[in-house]
Amino acid sequence: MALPKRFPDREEIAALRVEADRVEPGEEAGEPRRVAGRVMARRDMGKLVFLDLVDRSGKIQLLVAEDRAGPVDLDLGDIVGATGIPAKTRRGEASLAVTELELLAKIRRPLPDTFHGVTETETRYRQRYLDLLMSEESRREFEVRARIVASIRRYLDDRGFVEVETPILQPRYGGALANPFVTHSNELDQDLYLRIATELYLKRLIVGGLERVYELGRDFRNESVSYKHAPEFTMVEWYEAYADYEDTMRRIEELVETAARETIGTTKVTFRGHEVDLAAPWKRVKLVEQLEERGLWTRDEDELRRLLDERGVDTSANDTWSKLVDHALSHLVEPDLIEPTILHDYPVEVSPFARPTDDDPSIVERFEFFVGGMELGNAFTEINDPDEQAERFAQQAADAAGQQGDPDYVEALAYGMPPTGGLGLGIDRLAMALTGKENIRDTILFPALRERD
RNA sequence: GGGCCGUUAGCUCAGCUGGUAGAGCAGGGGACUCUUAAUCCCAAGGUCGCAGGUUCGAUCCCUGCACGGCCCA
Repeated sequence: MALPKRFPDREEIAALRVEADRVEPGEEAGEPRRVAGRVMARRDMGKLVFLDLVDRSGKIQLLVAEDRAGPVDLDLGDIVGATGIPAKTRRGEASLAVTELELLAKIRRPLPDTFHGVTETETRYRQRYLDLLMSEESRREFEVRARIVASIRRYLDDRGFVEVETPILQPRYGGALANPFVTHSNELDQDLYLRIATELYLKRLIVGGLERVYELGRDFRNESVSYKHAPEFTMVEWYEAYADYEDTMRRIEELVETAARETIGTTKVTFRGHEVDLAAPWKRVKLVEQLEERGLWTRDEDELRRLLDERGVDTSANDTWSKLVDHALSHLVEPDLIEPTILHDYPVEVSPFARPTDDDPSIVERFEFFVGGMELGNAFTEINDPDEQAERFAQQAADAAGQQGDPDYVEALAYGMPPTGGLGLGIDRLAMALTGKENIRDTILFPALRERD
């Protein structure tokens, strides 16, 4: 026999629970209610069966007496619709005294251990549906992530930013230093790259007069994976005309604080073993001073290499001064940036899109921001002079592993781009901080894994 | 890429010095009208990740491979 195709007039279990909580122990009261969900526990007393019914909002006990609702022919994990009267058991458990129980979908494979759930990390990632259906905590964490995304969109929308969609398949990749995934268009007969950043397209839109734009979506980087790196990850980038990096600092502080309050109701989180407060204002420190404090600031490549070697840092893969600086930063500065910290004023060599500071042309208006010793994002006062941008691309090209240039982007700048502040924020990493997860894969529903067999 | 650890029933885990594997939960059968990981009785459930090697005999020791985790690069 065919199972029902719908179960109308259902309400959330949480709402029913509020109703049932008002009932006196051992009584039932009120109008008939209908709820639906998955049966996650069964305590069979013969002609009286207790079921735990779970939906996205919560859990409630079903009180199923055979003389009212008929025999209970169900397995753990079945999806059912129940009609009944709000009730409370003699021991005070909020329940639904069931008058009718309908099977809506049958489980055909046994449910995992209902007490321990699925603990094996690999199974949780490969069969995320099992993780979700067994773990209310896991469901809650992914709801938090969804609310973070919604909160960020709301923040930017409310302040006049236009959400746009730019190419994911790009004939030329750029906007960050990373290896791309390559694919091919049969129709265009050309190779295309999956974007590593949205940066260069979004700034073309600033040239076009959109003034405040953002894109929230997936970027792809064909590189090693780690607790904070995934091959596809979600980033929001925004660009704001007539703003500089200090305006942008204030905006990111406010946005993260707002997102925290709206999604987890507080700005205090425990992340990577530290209790931190995400409320604005954040600490602001200069990169050069941080390196100086650690005795690591020098423009001389050989000397910097020697200083790092002395500290036991393996610099064999770093063939330029800028890579050594990057290595010093990630290994000897970043781990100390526990409280939310804006690290600003970067060497020009590592920052091809940022304008110089007023008092030192070798230092540019760029900042990265960190929580719990992990980078959350990156921002600049954007270069809007085409000649200066072309020069930076040329410097990068001279560096073997630098970014490829983008003449079309330089041409766009030649039509005039207002002064602009831009920023990129890693959504997965922000979700890590707000849910207290230590691995980026725990914030991604279906993380990339090697195919099996 | 390197080091360490893991892989045993659908799930969670035991398995001694090498002698052909066991529990709980789930699933099957039965008892029970106030249970809360309900309880009780019965029966069933296995390519011990894969492939080799050593051995009379390997879940166990050795080698390789696969997948995963943590750390390092």
